[in-house]
Amino acid sequence: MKFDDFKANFPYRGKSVYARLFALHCDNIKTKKEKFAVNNLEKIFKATFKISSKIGFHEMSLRELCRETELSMGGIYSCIESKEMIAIMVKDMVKTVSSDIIDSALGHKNRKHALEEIVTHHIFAAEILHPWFYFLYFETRSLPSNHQKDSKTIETRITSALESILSEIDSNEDNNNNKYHFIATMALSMVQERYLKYWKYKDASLTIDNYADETLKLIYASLNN
Amino acid sequence: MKFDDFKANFPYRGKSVYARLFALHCDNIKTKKEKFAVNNLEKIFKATFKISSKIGFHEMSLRELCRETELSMGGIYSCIESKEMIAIMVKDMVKTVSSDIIDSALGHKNRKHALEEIVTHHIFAAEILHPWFYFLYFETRSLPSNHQKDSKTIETRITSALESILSEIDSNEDNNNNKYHFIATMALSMVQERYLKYWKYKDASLTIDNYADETLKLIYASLNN
DNA sequence: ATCAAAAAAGAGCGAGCGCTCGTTTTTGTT
DNA sequence: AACAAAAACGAGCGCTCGCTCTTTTTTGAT
Repeated sequence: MKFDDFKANFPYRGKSVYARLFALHCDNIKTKKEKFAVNNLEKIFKATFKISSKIGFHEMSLRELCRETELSMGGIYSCIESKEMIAIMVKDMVKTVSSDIIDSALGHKNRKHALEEIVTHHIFAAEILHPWFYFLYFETRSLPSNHQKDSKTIETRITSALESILSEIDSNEDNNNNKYHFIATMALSMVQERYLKYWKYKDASLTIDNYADETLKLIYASLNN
Repeated sequence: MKFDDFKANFPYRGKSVYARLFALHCDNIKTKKEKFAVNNLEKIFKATFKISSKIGFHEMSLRELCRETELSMGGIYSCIESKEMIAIMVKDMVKTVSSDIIDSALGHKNRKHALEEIVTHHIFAAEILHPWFYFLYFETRSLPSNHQKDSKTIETRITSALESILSEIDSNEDNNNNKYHFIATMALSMVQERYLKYWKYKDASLTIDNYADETLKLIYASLNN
């Protein structure tokens, strides 16, 4: 599947992302009308990503966030419970998206399709939700410890899903135990490389579709080697 | 070269790391006697790595650092210029080590040896100086912007060195422009994967020598594919 | 044992933090 | 146009931050 097809069917895009956030957290959000809340959540998250990508989440003060969102302190606190909760909400969003991808891929009978879907869909999803994935990677340590664990589980699930599919696909019998784990690790590394060093790919000489293809080729080359 | 051989000849180990730091910064360190300064620098950096690996450098308060080092505020400030300077000193150390590796490797006539040396020596150096490399990756954003740039240059130098050697080695003529860059990127990713997710390799079922070998195999498999 | 110099100590400073809450402005129904 | 409810505002609270500076303790040559 190409990126454009994926994007067309991807439910977490634009305003709908913030509408989902509101639906999940409306009990703890003082602003009751969706219209207002969604609009401000968008401002808050976009500003958070902008500021903390440069200086880090903890270094971002709420006064800076006020300036960037053009909201007042009170306006911000009507839409979020606490500064910390912003980071937790990002984690939950990424977790949901990643789980959806894995669950859907694991349903395929054709194991090569399943493998390719996990890899490419993660690359594509992280392209669309780039600031979310990037933020979580660097700010996992800012989370309270139970949420930190939760964040690490996201990675673990991807790696083990890949690992087990790789062992099913491989025709070679004389494999050592580490082989699939190593390849799975490398695959996840390449998924992350793309969204962690996003600026390197801005010039578009390597499109996102090319990137996904190259990554898959790398996986198969390592399997057969 | 195996890890043990590398380690035996690696000049940045144990106390000598802190002695080098003192030599570089003694003009700005109030503590004049090397014996005292080196001893405290060791405490300060070890504590910094311990605390900020869990919660991040900015979240680490100097009072926490006092507790962990068992030094007073004044004691700490006799040995460092400022909190920020701790992070800058880490960056400079990693930069020095990485530059040494690249400069030395580029001297080899045999380009395959040069390639392998850049990769394995980085893996080995990051094993020995693990907290330093780990810290710099996650705290680059805490640095003042000129030092941030400097930190990114470290990565760029590694990637371009690898890229140019790969293009010299490759016998295949019909290569596209991106091929070597992509493989170089992947190689660096694998170097970083090892020190960023250090805990995954603690059980030692995959030794550091094995890891380096597997990474090289991956590089050659991608080249010939 | 003495004593000057160096190191270590830690209370205190101003600044800025996350967050609250009484007030003002906007909204949308009548 | 009037008006209640919701949203937005922002000064101010208690607190912790990085850092300084005076005082006390340790060091090591004599």
